Amino acid sequence: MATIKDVAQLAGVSVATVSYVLNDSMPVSEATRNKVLAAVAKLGYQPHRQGRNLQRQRTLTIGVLLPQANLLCELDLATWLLEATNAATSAGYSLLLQPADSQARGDLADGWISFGTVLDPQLPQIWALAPPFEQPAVLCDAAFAAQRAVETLTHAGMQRIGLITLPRSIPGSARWYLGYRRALRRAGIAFDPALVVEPADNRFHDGVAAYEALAASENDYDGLIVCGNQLATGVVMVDHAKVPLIVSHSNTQRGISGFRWPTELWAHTLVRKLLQQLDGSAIAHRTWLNPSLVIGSLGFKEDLDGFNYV
Amino acid sequence: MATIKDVAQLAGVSVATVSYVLNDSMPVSEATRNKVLAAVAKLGYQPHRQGRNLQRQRTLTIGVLLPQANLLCELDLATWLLEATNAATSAGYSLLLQPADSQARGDLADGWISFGTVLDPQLPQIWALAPPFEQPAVLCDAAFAAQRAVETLTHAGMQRIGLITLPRSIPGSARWYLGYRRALRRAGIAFDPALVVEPADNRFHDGVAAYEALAASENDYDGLIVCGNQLATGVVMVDHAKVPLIVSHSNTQRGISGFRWPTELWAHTLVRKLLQQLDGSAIAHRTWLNPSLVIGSLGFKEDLDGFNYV
DNA sequence: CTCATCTATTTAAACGTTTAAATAGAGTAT
DNA sequence: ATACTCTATTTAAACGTTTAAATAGATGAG
Repeated sequence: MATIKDVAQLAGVSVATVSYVLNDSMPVSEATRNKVLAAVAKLGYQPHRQGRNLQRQRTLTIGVLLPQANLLCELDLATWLLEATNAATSAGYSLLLQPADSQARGDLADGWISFGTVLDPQLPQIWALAPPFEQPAVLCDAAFAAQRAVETLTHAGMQRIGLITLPRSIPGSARWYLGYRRALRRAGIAFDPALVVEPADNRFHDGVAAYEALAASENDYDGLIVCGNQLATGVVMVDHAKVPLIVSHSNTQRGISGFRWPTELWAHTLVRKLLQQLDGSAIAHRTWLNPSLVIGSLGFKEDLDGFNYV
Repeated sequence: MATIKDVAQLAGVSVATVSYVLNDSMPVSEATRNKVLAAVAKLGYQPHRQGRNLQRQRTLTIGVLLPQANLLCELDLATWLLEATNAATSAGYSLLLQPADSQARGDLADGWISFGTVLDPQLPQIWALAPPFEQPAVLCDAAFAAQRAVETLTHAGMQRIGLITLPRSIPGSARWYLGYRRALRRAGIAFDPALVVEPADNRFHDGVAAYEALAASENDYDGLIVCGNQLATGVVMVDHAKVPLIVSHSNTQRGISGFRWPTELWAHTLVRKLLQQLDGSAIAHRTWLNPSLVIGSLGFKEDLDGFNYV
């Protein structure tokens, strides 16, 4: 690997001059600039990150604290990471993965993305899921989704809408409930706690159990909202869309109505926000993104004809 | 952040001694060792990666070339990355994400994990999916899976077994076909090309199309193997397990028989292999891992009673 | 012609480590 | 006592950059 010294030697100038050309941090005459650039091109020189960082005290790296396994199922993490990587790379940064439970190595990255664990409150960081109050975050609004779901069902004439929530151990689960309550209130429909079931955990058989609990309670309901990918898989297995159904994520079960989470936009926005923060710019403390409802072919499509569900 | 100088000063020794204690690269008397360790503990000192790397010419980082989106669906990449991160972290390494199509920055990592793109043949790297011939790799054996699937069906008395392959654009797709052919040959069953359908692409509606093509061809079949997660989702939607069905991945569609890919083991093994290679140890050029068949509750469980399918 | 001013360039220190080489100090054999 | 060996420790160079400070060279004013 060619170093800056090699470039300097080949161009017949000092290393400082090369550095000045490459970062244009000092005026350099046209003639020497050309000599330097020619040498750079000839040697295929690329500055050595480690060396540069040592001096600049910047790692040009963004750390990601990988969430626990049980969070993963509610988030297309692979797509998320791919998009975040793209965003970081195009800004000259790299993404570094770190298990959330490892002890903090704060100096490995300039900033951190967190899905659920505080690294060290001192370090620059940004959240992607249900942050502690003080931390900046870019979030997808589950309350909005829940509200849209309820509105869609009530617009189609339903009045008793069941809700299978996420278990409260999942960060942000409360917001589904919040949106549900809010939409009911706005629609002037009385809240009936018997229509809400919280599953024990987030696995597919918990969805089955929750669904059966709802069915066994002899509470009649004419529409159902299921929060959570895994849960919904279970519910769909048992229910076969007997009542109009809206699930939290549209991506796995086709035919069922559900929400498209703006994963790419989410990752992109978050990375750029973090980079702005690192640049010292003031950033909005909270940025909310809205999922969009995708009506599937199964269930109640005919009931919704003429309803603008974009 | 405390530096090694601070530690040296506090302990009343030279920086070299501190370094020798921390890496035990030179003998140090018990007394000074204790002084140093006390100082380290008191200051909460952790060596600065950049500085260390600069000297050692090691980044202590493993790069991951993130695969294209259409590969992702056949691989639980989130779990894979989490496990790889754990393995790397416990060896003192970090994982660095890089888009496969970005121009190579080889010096960012000591070694590279590749899912489908060659970074630079010179760089130390290891493959996780269908490598070029010369590259070392740790792979999950789809041929083994296909063979197990065929065996399972023939053991249950089936003779005409349909195969919906992966599109050949997917790396490694040929191995499904290979295993299928091999198992048929061993079972003494004639190969009928009419029972094999290659879908146009890897999306769920391609599965639907492939299934319908097979059904329309009026070829009777008594068992079906579907390679690919997305494809299987489509097939299951249409078929509802009319014939005994085995799909490539067991994780999303429960009730259906399918394979459990040893994702955690896979990631772990691959990372350790790469680290061995970086240490200069000779490593096996190919390591094969076998997926295991999980028989679901739907379909032909009763036909398999008494058959040892572990 | 001298001095000041400005610009382009170089020198050298610094960042936080590791490590080869030098040194100090203790013990041992002569 | 002297020289030698061995061990524990320090000194200083090196890794690849950036950048403050120094310097050289040109231009212009007096």
